[in-house]
Amino acid sequence: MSIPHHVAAGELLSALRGASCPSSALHLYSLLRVRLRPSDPSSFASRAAVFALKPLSAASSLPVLSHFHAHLLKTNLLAYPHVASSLLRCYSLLSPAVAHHLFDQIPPATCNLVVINIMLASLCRSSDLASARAFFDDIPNKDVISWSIMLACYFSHGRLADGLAFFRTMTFSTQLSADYVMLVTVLTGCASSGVLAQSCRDVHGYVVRHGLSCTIYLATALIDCYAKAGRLDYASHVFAQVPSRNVMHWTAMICGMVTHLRYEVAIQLFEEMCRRGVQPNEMTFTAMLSACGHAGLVEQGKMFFKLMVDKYGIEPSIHHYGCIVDLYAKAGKLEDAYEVIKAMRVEPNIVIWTSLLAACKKFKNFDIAVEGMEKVLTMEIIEENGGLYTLISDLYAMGGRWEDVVRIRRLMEARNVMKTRGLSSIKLGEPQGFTFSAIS
DNA sequence: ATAGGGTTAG
Repeated sequence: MSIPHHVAAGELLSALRGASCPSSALHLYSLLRVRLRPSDPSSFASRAAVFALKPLSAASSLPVLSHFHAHLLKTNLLAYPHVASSLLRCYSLLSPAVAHHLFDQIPPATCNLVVINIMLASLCRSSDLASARAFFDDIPNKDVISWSIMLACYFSHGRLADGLAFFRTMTFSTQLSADYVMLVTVLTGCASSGVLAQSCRDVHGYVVRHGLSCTIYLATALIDCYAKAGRLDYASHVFAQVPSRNVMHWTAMICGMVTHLRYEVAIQLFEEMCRRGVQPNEMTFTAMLSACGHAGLVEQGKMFFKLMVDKYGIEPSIHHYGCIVDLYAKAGKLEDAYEVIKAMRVEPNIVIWTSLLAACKKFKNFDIAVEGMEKVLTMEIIEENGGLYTLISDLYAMGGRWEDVVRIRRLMEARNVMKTRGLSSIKLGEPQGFTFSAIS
């Protein structure tokens, strides 16, 4: 890439702001540095550094970041709070240990709440809940972002009820009130575990009462939450109210339909979405393939897969392969399923093998099962699923391979696996004490 | 006007 000399520094800065890959960002940054004049305001240089750091957080490597870090020290740009916090965030995503070490060296005078919240988020990602909570408790002037980070941490550890209690603590014992980002966190927490529609309605009501703008994130989370709570009518209502629907809204709505077995509606929504010029993404296609699998629509599923690859140029992920293998397997097309597995560009996971093996048992095909069975036995995840041993043992019995049946039995004993009996659970009422409306 | 938290699959 070459940039002509007449391009102004301001234009380079805008280009840098939109850069998403580390190498092009660093390239633009170095061009910009060369063009800087002593008369330029110093804030200009610090903004450039912040923009350059953004893409470094995702796909970059530690040596690249250290190199940039050294440059920031030499140029004294690290003295800018925005630059320092951006750098810390990059480190926290690449190496939590380095970020922690850096954090300890920050003098108290420069250590503002932004830096502390970055550190809290880093702990939430890399440490246990108790350590994160201890750090949170020591923060002097927590803001709504500190509380949001901690709340998300409870949810990511599967502690829904504790998270909701924590949320209520904020609303009752501080002056802070939830902003829309925090409400998105609340909604996703609710959606992740057997939520009742009332919780979504509480959040929804709060949004309306407080005149919070229903952002893309918030509308998506509401649609998803209502759908997961079994209220497709409310979900559709929110969906219909969104002024300009984007791919997230459509996908959330489609997934809701698929979850509730409304496969034809899901397909209709997909078609309408395309008609309106909204481009489906990889998750939209996962939903479509899953719909076809459950509805037994083999030809339509193949069509979606082809459409995804040929027209939209989406590289199939493990999820897509999982759906398409399951689609063939459930339809008894074991050869086709096996062929997909052989041709996959990603390593097949236990879910994919299991769906093939289950179909092999159902359709009594021992030969296609053999490779998958041995593959599965080498995978570690099997410890959690005793039923898989039984499936494999049944398949060997079906093939008359009694010595292998004995081998599997011994393996089960050696690995101390119990056959999982049928388990079912039912949620009664709301997760404890979630009375959102109390904070109106 | 450049820093921190958030969305859709299973």
